[in-house]
Amino acid sequence: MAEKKSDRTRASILAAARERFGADGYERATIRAIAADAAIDPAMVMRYYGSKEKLFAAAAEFDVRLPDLRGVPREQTGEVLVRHLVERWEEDDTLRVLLRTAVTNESAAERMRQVFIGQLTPAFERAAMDEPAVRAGLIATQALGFALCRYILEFEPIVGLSTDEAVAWLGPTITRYLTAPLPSQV
Amino acid sequence: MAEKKSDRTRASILAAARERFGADGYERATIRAIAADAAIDPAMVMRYYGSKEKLFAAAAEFDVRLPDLRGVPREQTGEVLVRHLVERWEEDDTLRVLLRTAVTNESAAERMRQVFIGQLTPAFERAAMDEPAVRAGLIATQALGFALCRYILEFEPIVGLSTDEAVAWLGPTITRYLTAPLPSQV
DNA sequence: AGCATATGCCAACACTTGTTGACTTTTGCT
DNA sequence: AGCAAAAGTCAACAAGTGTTGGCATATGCT
Repeated sequence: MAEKKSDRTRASILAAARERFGADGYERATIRAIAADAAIDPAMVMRYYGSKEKLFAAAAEFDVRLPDLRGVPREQTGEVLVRHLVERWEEDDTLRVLLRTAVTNESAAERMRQVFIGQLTPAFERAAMDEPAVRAGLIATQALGFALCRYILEFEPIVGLSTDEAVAWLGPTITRYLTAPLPSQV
Repeated sequence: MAEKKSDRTRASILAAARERFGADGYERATIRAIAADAAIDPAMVMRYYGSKEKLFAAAAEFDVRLPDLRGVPREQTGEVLVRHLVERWEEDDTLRVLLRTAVTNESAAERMRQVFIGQLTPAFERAAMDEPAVRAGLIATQALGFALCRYILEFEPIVGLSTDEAVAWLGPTITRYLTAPLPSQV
């Protein structure tokens, strides 16, 4: 009896929650709508997850799973990183949930910071780069901007790009943010 | 009597609305809160703007006012464009309103598309570029991603950049999106 | 001054939200 | 079969939302 009945409804609630949060954002995704999608009573959502805030926390739980960049030659790091991020983004809508909600929900924004600054910066620090935080931030601007335009705002020219095209365009940008010397201050 | 009493309250409502929409997003910015900020009765907001949706439309009304890029040498177009956008963004919170709400509000998203795809693409078309829409889209990813990280998510390393530093980092990226040949398809 | 109009305030409406508690049904064990 | 716990249902709550109409006040014109 590894699989109890409750586990399945628990999971279906979570799936419905991810869908709704990802499509509508935190405020407009109502408990009632999520419950309806999961074909379940709204009270069940409360019983299983305690509150909307906690349900959201469960739905937005995720990990970037950065690839190991140590063996990759300098000039290809951007490509590898972009490809990883894009593929990660396509396969899992948790990131979309996070992006859509981070804009109005402070705790989601904090998690976004943790992921993109908190996880990238130390990785670059280990590689003995100067200003690792700035480089991590710049990479975040391009990566998140791409995700925003592709998945949230749905700009047609960006939606139409294949993974390979996206990698070819964005890769060199990321590589430059990673390797270029600091601009001389003015 | 060019300046009537009602014009002032009209304006103060609009200012309060911009502030609230920009800080909280569409759903969480309530008419009551906006009215309180403007030291006015909520019913006044309705009398002057008809509905929340119409008030939002008025608050998000704006124009990028693209600079004339024709005299600028190719290699500097990115810098000029970035500097213009950053300065535009700093001076006026309408853009922040739009960015924060576009994520959950379809009509705001549509306006964002109009601005970044609809205004940039024809400008590049006139310059006889290949794939002007893709180039406009790519520029939008970097510009919006920067704005997102700087003004909405408030990533410290990005918030800390001066305008000149931002231009130095992002300029070459934009220039490349503007001038690089299309990547060979795979 | 007197009056019409513009401006503002108050209280209430209909509705939706997250959340709760009491009640019924199903499940699994002995 | 009998029973306790789990799982699910139902109706209601308190709070907050956009929105409306009626009533008071101030303003400007003659």
